[in-house]
Amino acid sequence: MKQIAELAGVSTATVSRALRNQDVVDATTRKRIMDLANRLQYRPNQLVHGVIQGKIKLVAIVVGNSEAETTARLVRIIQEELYRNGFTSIVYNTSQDINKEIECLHNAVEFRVSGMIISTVNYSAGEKHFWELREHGTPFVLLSAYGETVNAPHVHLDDDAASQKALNYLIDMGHRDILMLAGPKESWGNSLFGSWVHLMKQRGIKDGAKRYVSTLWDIKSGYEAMQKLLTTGRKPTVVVAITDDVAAGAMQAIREAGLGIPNDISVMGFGNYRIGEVLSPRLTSFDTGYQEVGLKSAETLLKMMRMQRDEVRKINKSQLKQTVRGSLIHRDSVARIS
Amino acid sequence: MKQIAELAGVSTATVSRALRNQDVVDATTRKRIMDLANRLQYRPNQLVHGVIQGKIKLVAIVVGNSEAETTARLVRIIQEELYRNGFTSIVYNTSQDINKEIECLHNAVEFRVSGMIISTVNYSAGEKHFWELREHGTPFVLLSAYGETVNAPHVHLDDDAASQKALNYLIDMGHRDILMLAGPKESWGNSLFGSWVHLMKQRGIKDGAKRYVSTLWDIKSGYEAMQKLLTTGRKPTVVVAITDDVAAGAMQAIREAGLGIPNDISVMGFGNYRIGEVLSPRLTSFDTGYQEVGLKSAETLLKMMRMQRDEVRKINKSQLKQTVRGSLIHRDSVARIS
DNA sequence: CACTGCAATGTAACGCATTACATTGCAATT
DNA sequence: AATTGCAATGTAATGCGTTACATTGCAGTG
Repeated sequence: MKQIAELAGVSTATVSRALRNQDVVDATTRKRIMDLANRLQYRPNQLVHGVIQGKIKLVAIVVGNSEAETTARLVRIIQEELYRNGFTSIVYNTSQDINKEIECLHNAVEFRVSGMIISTVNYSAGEKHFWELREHGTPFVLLSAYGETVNAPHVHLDDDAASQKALNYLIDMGHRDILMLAGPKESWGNSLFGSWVHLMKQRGIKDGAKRYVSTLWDIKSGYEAMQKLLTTGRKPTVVVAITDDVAAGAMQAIREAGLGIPNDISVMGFGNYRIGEVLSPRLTSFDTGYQEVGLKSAETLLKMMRMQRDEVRKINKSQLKQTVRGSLIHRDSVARIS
Repeated sequence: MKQIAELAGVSTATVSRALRNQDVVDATTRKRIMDLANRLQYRPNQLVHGVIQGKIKLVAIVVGNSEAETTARLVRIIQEELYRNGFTSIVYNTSQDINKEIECLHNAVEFRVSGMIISTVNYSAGEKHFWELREHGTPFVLLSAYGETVNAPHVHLDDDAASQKALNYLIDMGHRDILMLAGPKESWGNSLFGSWVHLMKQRGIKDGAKRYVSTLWDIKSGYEAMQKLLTTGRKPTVVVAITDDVAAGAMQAIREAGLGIPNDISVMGFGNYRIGEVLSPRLTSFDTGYQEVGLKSAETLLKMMRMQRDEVRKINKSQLKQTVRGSLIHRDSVARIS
């Protein structure tokens, strides 16, 4: 900038005014400065701007695993929406580790980001590390995937509704013996299946609780769990998996055991991954509405980032909650039975 | 910091020294300062540090579409490696648009990132916008996916080698009538299949050039292309798809046409997506070595970021090139024919 | 006791763009 | 011609952590 100022024969103040397009600067002078800025490939230093403003046009997106299909989609949607509004974004991976999550938040604070969108690992353990953000007045939006009610603005995936829809569908299709490939045991309480025992009881299925099987989130783990179950356990009429990947693995195992889908065993997944479309049979799944979650969270954050710090502080302490309900994707892997 | 200094009864200089752990600071004083910093939840302002250093501990990763499976994997690997070394990263999506790419680079420069890893859209068109980076001495590593030789450090996916391996495999399996679902027409020159016509001729297959079919990169597009071909065209002995997604779509169409895989038609994909493992039959594919590309590019960039500016400038002008060769993933979707 | 040496700490400049306030200088008015 | 007014531009402070250089003060030496 100094260089431009010298070459244009003006002070840096004038250069600044000319480039920021505000204030009154003589048209001739402005043009001269603009031309020089182009020729010299001048790029304003956002860091300085950040120091002055106390924050920079950068947003932190904190997720467990940005590689997972639904998350990647979610992140991309958020990023696009933010970018359209002039914000660049950093993506942090916590690997579902609460300590790493805290570390990431600290890192983001050090960069003085303007806001954060956080898919936190664990709400009960986690409330504490949000205090700092609240006090500081940093806008943030939580993505609550598993039904907790958090004391901060959040976009909530209503899986009670989702669970009910999915389970009712299965029961209506005549299924009573439902096997759940339910993800890691630690997450059961929080997971989509958390309320199913209760729901099943309501609809007259008594031993539902006994049919939870622990898995990870990936194809292989679904395959192994299903294989083990088919050799040692009682064959269910339908298998429901915590992700479409797990479902895909289970389908593989079922096929290899010489059983037909959905005639011998029905399969249903969660997440509406692309994979579901090309499995044979095509996988019936539940779209958890990530797209909508992404859009809503980005919009909310943008709104908050336009506010004053103390206004934000108030909102951060509220329970501003938006709910997204998923929808069932009817395909071919669930049969009606009598 | 001022607050800490006051409460500790020292100057900000001492606080700075104590926190940065360097220099000699009295043990008692240091402890007092550290305690206060913790209590007050002091977070150093990286932006200021960035202004002073002229760069910030942030790296730009520029890709076409971070949502695509291979890209998401690549990005994740790079991010982890960088994070381990104290660098946070911004992910930019160019949507394969050269103008957006340029815009992203400018944006990254404005944030004074310490380095960039760029999977550029188009090398021939693109050389120009790297000049600025070169002159400025910003370290960057290009990911050249399609064989161009770029005048800058880059990690190169050797798809001539890959192509040959893949094609030779198919021919060795007895296939002579090879259909290519080749991605968008604009990319053919750059794509894995670019050299196939030539290679096929060498191995005595003459009308190879006629069997290119234009698709996108996704499942649906593979499905539609294959469906159309099966109703109107000559049935090949093997279909090779530019991505595993396209291959998955093609398989769906083949199945629906009442044909068996691989007995009636063999199918091979590129990318080694997770999906390949659970298709039936399991998809034979070609792993393009993205993991290695990620690791190598991150390592190279880290090395460059440790250098002096003029040292970097020299390297930027070099053709420092590392090559990664993919490997064939043998599974069940390609049959040997006589 | 005066003096040297050095550990500990302080003072102030720096980086860069912004902006409140100050100054310049020309045109319009009387 | 003197004065007012205002557009155009300049000057200098600001934000905040770092660091070169300056200062303090005490222990050790002669």
